[in-house]
Amino acid sequence: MSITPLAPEPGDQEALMSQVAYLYYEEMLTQEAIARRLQVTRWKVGRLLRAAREQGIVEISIRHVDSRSVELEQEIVELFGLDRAFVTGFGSASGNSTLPAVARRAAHHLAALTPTPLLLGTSWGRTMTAVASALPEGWTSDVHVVQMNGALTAGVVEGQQNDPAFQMSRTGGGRCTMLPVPAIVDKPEVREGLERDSTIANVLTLARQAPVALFGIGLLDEDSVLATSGYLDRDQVVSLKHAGAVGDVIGRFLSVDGAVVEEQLDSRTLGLSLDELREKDERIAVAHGTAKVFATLAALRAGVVSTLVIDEELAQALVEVA
Amino acid sequence: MSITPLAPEPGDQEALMSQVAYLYYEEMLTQEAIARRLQVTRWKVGRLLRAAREQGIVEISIRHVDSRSVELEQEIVELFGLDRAFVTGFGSASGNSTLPAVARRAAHHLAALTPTPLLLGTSWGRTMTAVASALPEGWTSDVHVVQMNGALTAGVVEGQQNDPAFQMSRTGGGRCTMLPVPAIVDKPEVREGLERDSTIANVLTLARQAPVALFGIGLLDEDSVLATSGYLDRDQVVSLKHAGAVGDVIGRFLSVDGAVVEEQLDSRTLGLSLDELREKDERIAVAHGTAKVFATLAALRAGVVSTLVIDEELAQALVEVA
DNA sequence: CATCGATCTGCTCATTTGAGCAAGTCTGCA
DNA sequence: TGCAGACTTGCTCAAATGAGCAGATCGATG
Repeated sequence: MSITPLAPEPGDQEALMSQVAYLYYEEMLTQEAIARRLQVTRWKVGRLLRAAREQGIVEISIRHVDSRSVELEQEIVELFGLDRAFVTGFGSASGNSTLPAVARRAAHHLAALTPTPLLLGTSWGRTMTAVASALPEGWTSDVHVVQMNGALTAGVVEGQQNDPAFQMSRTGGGRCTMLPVPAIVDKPEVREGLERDSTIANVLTLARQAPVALFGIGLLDEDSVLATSGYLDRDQVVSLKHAGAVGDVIGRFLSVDGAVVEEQLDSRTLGLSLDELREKDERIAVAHGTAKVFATLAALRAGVVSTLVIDEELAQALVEVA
Repeated sequence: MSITPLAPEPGDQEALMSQVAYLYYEEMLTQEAIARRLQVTRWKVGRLLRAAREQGIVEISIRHVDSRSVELEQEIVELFGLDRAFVTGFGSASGNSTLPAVARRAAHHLAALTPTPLLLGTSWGRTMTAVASALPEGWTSDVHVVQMNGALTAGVVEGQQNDPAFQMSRTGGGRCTMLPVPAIVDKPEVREGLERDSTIANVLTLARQAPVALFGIGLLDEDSVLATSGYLDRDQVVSLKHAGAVGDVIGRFLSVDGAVVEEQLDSRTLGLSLDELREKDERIAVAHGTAKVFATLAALRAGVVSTLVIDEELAQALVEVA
């Protein structure tokens, strides 16, 4: 009929969110009162409020007051010569998994890095998936995420959309480059051949250039992702254990003193080497659960970690064994 | 009977708050779920949550997205050569007072000043009272607040506990020094006498030393605090208006061009002079409402303001008349 | 060791809030 | 123009929440 009475300019919505958030959180009005004042419905106010939190217009920060964790952080930094350590006591309260808390802490650190990394190397696994989903929408802009180790789930090809690298790039408003090859191949020659292939070589070059790496610490175990995704059969797990392996970092198995075990297996593993990893400025390792004490110890001793994000129990255990 | 099963160490409570806050705001659990997990009652969780917000363990910050306000801030800074301007559009939505929003903004700026002022000069009035109550408990530590102008309510002596200066010092964990004399006396000689009195002289010396001043901008009006508290009678208000006065800053009346009017009255006014005020590093003026356009303009032209905190409507009006 | 006041606890109940849904609105495309 | 699909809107109703209160607990004091 006529011209829209109030032109809904772009950004108008944002101003409204900000307004609503102010009235709700600062002036402590009820959503209904805000609705009346701003001439909208109560439900719209509720939705705006949620949107404001999702879009980061409202930010809720919690000061971690847990003297225990803070002490442990300091102790670990000194003990292993790290740049930083984040220890969270949350979640462990009564048998609940500490993964969400640890993942969130890691995500927060990553998002707060300055300057924001334009190129980010990642690994995969349960921990990385959790970190990826803890990153808020728009945690950065125009990031380029690149996988550092082979990530083709043996057999199955789908699931790329759920890959942590992909998810991080999506929420970070950028793109990602996968390393679409098996993590471990049968023969060293196959690895060499693949690495020479230009497509793969380009990815690896990119991964080498990333100044920041984010990775989980894997436990050598029948349940670990490398085992369940079919790269390692039961015999290999046993053999690795015999050789002294306790866990892995980007697919490289380490003994508790931080050395790579089973050179032969290692030479069949595709992706960045630990030496290449060590060259990066910021190397964020994420792990949780006391089961990973020795794997984490190995990673720390291997010198591939500059920032460690773990839960309080693991931190405690780590300090005890060291 | 026996020893308390769980010693409630000091700080334990804080750790619990932090934990609860995490579970509530980050993991989005319901208070009931948190209560179950942490083995406390639902109500306790609610109370901890409130305490956490009050004590600043949980901090909720709102990004002000209001392009209009941001533009106005910039315009005003340039127009009047200020260090900073804060313009808030909140509250003005539909006839509600913008005072709370403006006061909060001012309080926030004050609390965020670095280094935190150890000595702070203040005035009084409705605006200052609002700012004082917007300052959170523990906004700083060990501050010394000193009144810059006479503050004895004519006749009544009580109410010291509600004085903005007192309140600011209480929440800021420090002390305050009042200027317990009338704002305006009958004869210049009385002023001189009082100012020579050592008690008063000491306060004024202290006020002169404060590197930061916080004050409201008064409107010359029958309803203004100076008039209703009995310092100015109707005739004087009329006489001031005739002389061109539009408002006051720490009791000094100004004409719209920023000059002090009625030298005779001014010489009967107790407290810091405008020259002394101008010497301070940080001079925060707070005002709200379009009625104060000319008073604010006068203050700006008088050069006594380095940081201005106002609402959007006043900002708009200010830009228009300038 | 009794008493008083202050604080803390768990509760009832009214208010506040969000999940989920059906109807309405917009947008691109034929 | 007309229509499918995505999105938005206002609603019902159940769940979540906070105000306020009575009893318990603590701690200082005479």
